[in-house]
Amino acid sequence: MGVTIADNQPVERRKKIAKILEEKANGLCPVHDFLIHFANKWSMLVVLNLGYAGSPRFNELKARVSGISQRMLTVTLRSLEEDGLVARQLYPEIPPRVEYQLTPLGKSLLDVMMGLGEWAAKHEAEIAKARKKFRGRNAA
Amino acid sequence: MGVTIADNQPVERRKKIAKILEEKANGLCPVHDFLIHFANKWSMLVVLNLGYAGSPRFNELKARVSGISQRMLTVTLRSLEEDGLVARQLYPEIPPRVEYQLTPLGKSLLDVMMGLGEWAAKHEAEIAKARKKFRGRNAA
DNA sequence: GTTTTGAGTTACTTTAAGTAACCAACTTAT
DNA sequence: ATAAGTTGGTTACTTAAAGTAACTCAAAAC
Repeated sequence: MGVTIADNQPVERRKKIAKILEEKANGLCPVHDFLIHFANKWSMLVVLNLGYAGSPRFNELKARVSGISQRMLTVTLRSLEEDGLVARQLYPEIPPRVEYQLTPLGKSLLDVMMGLGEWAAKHEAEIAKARKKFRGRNAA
Repeated sequence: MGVTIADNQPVERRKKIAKILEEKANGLCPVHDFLIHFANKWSMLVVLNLGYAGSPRFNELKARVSGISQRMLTVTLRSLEEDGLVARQLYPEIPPRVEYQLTPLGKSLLDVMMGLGEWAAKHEAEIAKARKKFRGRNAA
């Protein structure tokens, strides 16, 4: 039995992704490695909000990213900085002033992330409907 | 002080995302809500692999998604099913046979996810470099 | 009658996320 | 002069999520 390619989407592109994903067999799949770091709500929401906000300061960003705690914002920003997605600019005044912004790499990721954001906004209702249906089925 | 829009990217698109993200103030941001469910490595890797694999059975999928445990695959698939992204087809034989595939909604998300996958593959080296640099700086 | 099979559970451990209090060091208000 | 407020964190602690390993079901093959 050969490998099955799912229908009705650009096949070439799929093959490309497939090849990338298969490198995981050798333990070096870049998608896997990246998602392990980056695939969490705060990283994604921070990148999305940074894309909009320009160069916000720590507390501006905290206010913007709804529900995030001070600790998780620090942790998330350090992680994004580590991956080269976010630049941290410290002005050693007192009280301290720190500005965050996307690096060029971060901005290139933002373009992709906006696609995700738009998708989520567009299909909100459909997802809500599916959840309701699922819960109905599994209530019994 | 007005709202700052970051430079050199399509501004209209940003405004759109910004508007969506700001709904969070009312506690109903669809992007936020969706990411809280979906933004984790296993959900994303499962969708990506399902896009490639067609209609794999449980253990095929488990073999494909490197590093995932039986429990996490079950949990992840249930969550994706709940959101209407994945369809589960049970054939009540013994031993049981179960096939999973992306729904049309899941396929539409796959297109966006492939963008993320391609981005990760493309910028792998740049990220690795940034991480090295970061660790160098923070070793002291 | 013991083993195997596929798709899960269940019980338990470890890691990550969330909460809340605290800090440094300088400015402004009392 | 002392007290309070400022920003961008840290530290200690609690809860929730992820990871690990053993177990289940019912029939089929050995």
